[in-house]
Amino acid sequence: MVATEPLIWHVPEPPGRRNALTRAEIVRTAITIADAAGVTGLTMRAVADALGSSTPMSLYRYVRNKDGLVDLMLDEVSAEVDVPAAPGGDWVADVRALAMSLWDMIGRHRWYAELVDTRPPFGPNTLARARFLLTVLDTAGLRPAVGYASLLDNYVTGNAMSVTRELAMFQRFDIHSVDDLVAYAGEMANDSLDSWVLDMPQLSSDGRFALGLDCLLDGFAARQARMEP
Amino acid sequence: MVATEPLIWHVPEPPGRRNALTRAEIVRTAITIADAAGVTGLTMRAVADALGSSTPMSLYRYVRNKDGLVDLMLDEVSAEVDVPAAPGGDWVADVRALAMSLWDMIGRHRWYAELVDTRPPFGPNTLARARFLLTVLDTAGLRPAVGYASLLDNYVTGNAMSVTRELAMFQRFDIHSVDDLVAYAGEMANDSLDSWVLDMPQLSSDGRFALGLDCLLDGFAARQARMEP
DNA sequence: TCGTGGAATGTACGTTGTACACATAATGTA
DNA sequence: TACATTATGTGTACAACGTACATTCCACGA
Repeated sequence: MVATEPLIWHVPEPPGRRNALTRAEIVRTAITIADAAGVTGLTMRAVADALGSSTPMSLYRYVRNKDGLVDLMLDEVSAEVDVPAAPGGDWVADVRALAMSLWDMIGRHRWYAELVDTRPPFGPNTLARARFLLTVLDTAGLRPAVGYASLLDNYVTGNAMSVTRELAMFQRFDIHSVDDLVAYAGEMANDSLDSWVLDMPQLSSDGRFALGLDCLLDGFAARQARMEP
Repeated sequence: MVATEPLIWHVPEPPGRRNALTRAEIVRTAITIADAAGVTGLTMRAVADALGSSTPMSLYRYVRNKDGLVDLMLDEVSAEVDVPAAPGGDWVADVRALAMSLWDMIGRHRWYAELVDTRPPFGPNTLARARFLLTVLDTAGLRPAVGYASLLDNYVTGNAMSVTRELAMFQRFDIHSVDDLVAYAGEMANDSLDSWVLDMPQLSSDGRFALGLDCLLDGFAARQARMEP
């Protein structure tokens, strides 16, 4: 029952002295870099360079290792997700708003979707959001709440990843307009998705996200109605 | 409109000579390694070692680079997914069976979920599955079909990733039984998910997957009914 | 039998994360 | 004020990764 290495949350930040670095500063810088350069651009050296007079090794006192830094980054941006103090009356609205807020946050920090599933989700902000979601679902009678909650989270991050990947693919093949997409689909006619791809721009990524979210919530509602009529 | 580097599918396998390697052999070996050692154990050196008298560089003639190898691996295991020759009458049953088959395949190749979203999905087997799914959804009146299809795929792979991560976490914290889990939840009482985690084993991962799938399909059915009554 | 070209290999480079030893600067104490 | 202590930053170095390049090897057609 002993973790081979403690998570960063259980390792207190070392006391700072004048001019010393801080976790907050390191994390903020790392987030800026990841926002701009993506997940591949996020290296310890890049973070150290951006901090000015620092070598990579300076960071390790504060964040233990790169996983620790990533943990802190993930939780830091999780704070941008609006978590109401208390559930409103309508559980569908509550869940929907929470998912939307998470989606918006990921839109600002695309790397989040790629990294969140690589680390255990035990940061304070992440836990606060999870607790709220679980409360709402549980009082709605959707049990086990963890099951429904993980369905929702997976949906949001999964969708974000797919959109990110799609975007990267468009860039890769120099697709900037619908016309480009049509031409490209023609090029791959033999073994491609044929004419279906052409429907893709019909729905914006935000629209697609909302559609799927509503589908999922429909299913939730059906299960709830079936439980306590 | 020109790809910076062609995908492996557009690069024909070089002709072999006696005792020469083949793509199929390399891919098969790589899959075996990834099955056993996970995505971190999958290195070019490991594959070359497993092939016996080979250095990493031998592989590059056949697979171009590691991305090419991963593309081939992903498509190879995609062949294990049952794709019917033609749609049956019931679109819900068709979609459900396809998703289940994909889920089962990922259960045998856990690395799939972690890698599938890192590469463009243009392998022949992948495309065959996509085409079938799109046909079923489109004839069911769920349009744009690509939207619904991506919702489904994301759901399956997203759920697989979450289960994989969960499993890894249990291993990491030496959790082997429900009792262990309870004890662990107690340890993290202060900032943890409190009592909710305890509900987790109530539903097997397969059960949770089926639940979410049915929720999603409920939503699909509701949209379809609304469209063509 | 020998030359030729395709196939395999060996060497080496740039990057990554990060361990370890050392230098430095700030602080507590005398 | 002066020194010892210790927190803090830096430099060097290493293993592992993907893979470019040059070289060696070997099977085949002549």
